[in-house]
Amino acid sequence: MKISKKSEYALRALACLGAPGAPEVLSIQAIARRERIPKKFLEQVLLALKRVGLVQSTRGKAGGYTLSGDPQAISLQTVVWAVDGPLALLPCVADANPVKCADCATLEYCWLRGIMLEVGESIAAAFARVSVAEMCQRAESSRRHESHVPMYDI
Amino acid sequence: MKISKKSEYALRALACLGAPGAPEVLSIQAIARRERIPKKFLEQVLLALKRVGLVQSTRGKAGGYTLSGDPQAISLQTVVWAVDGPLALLPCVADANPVKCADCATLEYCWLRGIMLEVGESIAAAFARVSVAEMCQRAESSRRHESHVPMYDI
DNA sequence: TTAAATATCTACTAAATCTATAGATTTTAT
DNA sequence: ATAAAATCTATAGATTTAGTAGATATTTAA
Repeated sequence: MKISKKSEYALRALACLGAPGAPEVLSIQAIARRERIPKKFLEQVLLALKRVGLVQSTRGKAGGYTLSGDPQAISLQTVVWAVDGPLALLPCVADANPVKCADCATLEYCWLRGIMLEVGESIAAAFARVSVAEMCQRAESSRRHESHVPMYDI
Repeated sequence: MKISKKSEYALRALACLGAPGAPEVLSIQAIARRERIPKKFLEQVLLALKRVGLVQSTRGKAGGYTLSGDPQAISLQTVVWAVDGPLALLPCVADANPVKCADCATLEYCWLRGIMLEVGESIAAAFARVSVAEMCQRAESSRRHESHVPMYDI
């Protein structure tokens, strides 16, 4: 079990946008360079974040992306769900279009489903416990230990 | 994020082996039929479970698989880890051969790694909280609500 | 009004992983 | 001997993930 590259990039991008001292608006290219993310791929990631309202964008020259909403109030769950889709440990626990298992009479009486629903809730809670704000702080404090590469060099 | 078919089948197979009233030894075919799992695939799953000592096997005619160890003491984490491999939300949190992220100075100073280690531990705990014994009980109680298909029909 | 820098959109390709199948071999009870 | 079972190795097929390409739309500034 792992999170996708998409999720990883989404988190890095948000950390970039929420870094203390960062410009209000960052272009895709700026983020891609800073985090070493393929630009065209990041493009899609940011669009996904925009669709759920986690970031805002302005087009045209000097355009780019901005954090939208309170980083304190946004959890990693929101971010990861936004790009990877909702958590479903098994097809039968999907929120939309749950698929019944081959050998279960009904969704209701699928014992594995019951268990995986509970485990899934714990997993969701684990992601929900970390806020984007906290993530940004941790990123910042680890930056202070690094070799001090200038952060927003063109 | 989801668990693999392999994991699902492993759990179903164990529930089959641990069902109250089940024969001590069940053949791959018996389990495959009961749980509607492709036989040759289940074969591989059971071998994986055997490798970590969760089941024992006897070969030859009338051979098959048996639960090994106390179902109360075996958690879903052990099972899922055995077949899906250890949990690693990111390449840099893998136990063996961790791969440093492109833009982190060292594993030590990777902020995302720190976060994902913690989240990963919560996930592991969620799986660890459920025992194979509990799973078997839940399976049994949901069977009582079903249409009473005979369980070990040939 | 034009040029440059930007986001947006749709589609496609490549790589990796997961799921399943195939076939040969070994073991054991009858 | 035969049949029923596990074991082993390899491979095929399907799905998902990751990344690329190219055209279009928008905005600023010169």
